[in-house]
Amino acid sequence: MYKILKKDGNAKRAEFTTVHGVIQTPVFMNVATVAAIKGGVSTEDLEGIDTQVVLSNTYHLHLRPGDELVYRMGGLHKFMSCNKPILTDSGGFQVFSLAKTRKIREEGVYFHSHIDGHKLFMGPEQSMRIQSHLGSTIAMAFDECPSAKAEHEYVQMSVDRTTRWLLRCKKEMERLNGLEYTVNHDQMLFGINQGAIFDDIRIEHAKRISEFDLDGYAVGGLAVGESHEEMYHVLDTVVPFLPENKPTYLMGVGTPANILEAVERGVDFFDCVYPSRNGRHGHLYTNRGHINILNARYEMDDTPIEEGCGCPACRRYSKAYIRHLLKAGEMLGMRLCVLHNLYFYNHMMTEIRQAIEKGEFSAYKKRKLEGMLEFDSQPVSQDYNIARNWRKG
RNA sequence: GGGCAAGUAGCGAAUCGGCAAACGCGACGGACUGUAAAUCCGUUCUCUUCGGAGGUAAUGGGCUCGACACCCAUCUUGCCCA
Repeated sequence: MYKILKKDGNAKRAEFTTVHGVIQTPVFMNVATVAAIKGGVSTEDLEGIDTQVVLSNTYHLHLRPGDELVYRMGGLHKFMSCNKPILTDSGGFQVFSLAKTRKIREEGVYFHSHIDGHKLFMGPEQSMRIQSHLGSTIAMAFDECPSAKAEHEYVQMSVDRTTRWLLRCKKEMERLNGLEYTVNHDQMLFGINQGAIFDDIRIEHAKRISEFDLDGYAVGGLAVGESHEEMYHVLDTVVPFLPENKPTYLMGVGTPANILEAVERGVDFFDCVYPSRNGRHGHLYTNRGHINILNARYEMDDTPIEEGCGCPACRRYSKAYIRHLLKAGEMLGMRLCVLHNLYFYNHMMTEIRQAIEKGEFSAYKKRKLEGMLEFDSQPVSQDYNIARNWRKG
């Protein structure tokens, strides 16, 4: 059940009730593709960093360890010892990202395992069965994600097929939810809007999938090569055509700025690999913009990544130490960086919800965006100069 | 004191008489949007107007059309023997 608590412009503060708990939106979902947040972040760690929802992946878990195995182990929640809501992506995006050898047909997609190259087939029914085995809180429809550069004619054809696939997904999910030994009888299904950057296709598709009475609606196929302006334009165009009494999910997005812009346009759910992947690579988010902690300027910086940050890394460790850990290839370095970034994202969502409740979202967004631009004009730190001079003798 | 071996980029090295420094590491910088990502890309002797220009094989000499390579001496380092 989706209940809007407060509207502030188009920004919405809502609650989404699931069998695994109530999700406070807007929300960021923490990406755990293979039932693990990369960088050594455990289910237990999620408790301390403001997280609500975990996202995992149908395709990856089907390959390894196998959805049948997860089913036998009692479902994904039990398997990874996580009682939070879990959303599973359908594998549709892997059809896009593993594009080299795929063949897309009406029945589904033929492609090859990225692990050992063996032949695979996945269609709407297969995706639903895998997700049902996993027993996730929310299953995503199996879709095709056309490239941002695809021609209008191709996108139209692709989107029409995605609509037909959605009908098959819905039927199969209803059947699976009714089976006696299903892990989660209340598994929800979100549909996915596609249409690249073509307004007519986006709107037509949004109208058609809105008739399916699904549990939520996602906007897919963005942040795949188009400009930010094009992405925001698509949101301006399509969100008004999605059901207002259901949550809206912008898939795979994005930067903190992307999220703020999308919340302003009425989006409730987000997910992105940025905080975890960038964290592993030393790219850290702060309220004054991002830093690359591997830069030499931080080698003797004894301040935390961000002063006043409540994450486990900032509460205890300096940039100099964390930089050393990353340089030395120590797991702890990545772990602390990922924890910091995830906290930054999830905590920003908390702030967003508070701002909407107060009717101050617009001011909050402006302040946040301006703050994040600050970094570019920051002078090189004093510590860095001291370190340089000391090195020179 | 004697014998043997080795000295090439910050480090490890390739070059085995014919464009020195490939390749790896380290260092420095960058990228990453429903994770084929603990990954990938660029730079890393000097100068440069980014088109290029110049320099270097421990040191000095020699043989040779041509030497990092072969010879001699010196220095340094390692190992062995006294």
